[in-house]
Amino acid sequence: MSRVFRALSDPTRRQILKLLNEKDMNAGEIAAHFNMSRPAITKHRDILRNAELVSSEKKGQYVIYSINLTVLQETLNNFISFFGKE
Amino acid sequence: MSRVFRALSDPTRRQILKLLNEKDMNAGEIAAHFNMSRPAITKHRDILRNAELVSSEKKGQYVIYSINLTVLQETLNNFISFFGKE
DNA sequence: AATATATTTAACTAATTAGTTAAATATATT
DNA sequence: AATATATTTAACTAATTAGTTAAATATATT
Repeated sequence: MSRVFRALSDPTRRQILKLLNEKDMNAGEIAAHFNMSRPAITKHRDILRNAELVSSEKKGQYVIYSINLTVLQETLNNFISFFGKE
Repeated sequence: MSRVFRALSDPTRRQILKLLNEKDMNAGEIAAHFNMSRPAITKHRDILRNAELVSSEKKGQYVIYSINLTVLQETLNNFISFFGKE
């Protein structure tokens, strides 16, 4: 749970999730949306992958990333059920 | 939003919220639940207060802390509405 | 086989975090 | 007024983060 919230605490990472929520993308497509270097984006993606919020699949030269909405949903549900009907 | 998720990314801080969800507490009562030094707890509380997840009121010698469920709810709602009906 | 393209890894830096102990501040009690 | 109690602030340390550029790796194309 800490890792998920940690991953969500950065605007770049939330934006990556937003992009992947629209469609799967390869690393280059994701990076094209930001002003940061590719390695920086790689690291952000690693943090998201570590939190299991995204998954990746190698396709030839490319690596395609997808959002994992299930983990997001479960984490938020678990957290929220701490607090009454909140 | 970053500050809220950042605040939620630490188990000690989530535990503090859980405690405050049951009842308001002063600094000492909160600290008594942890193995950490009081100043460490003070800092965690500051991070929660900075994210506006808790508020404080001085009462004589004591400082009483309360959870701010509204901010929590609004942040999660805003975030979730990024993603379809998720 | 050589070269080009896509991506990640390595090495580094500056800033932030999460904890510690000791000192300071504010109120309450004697 | 002196002392005790509650809490925070200060100064410090070790670990982590968020970025950089340069090098390495893997696949595709000529």
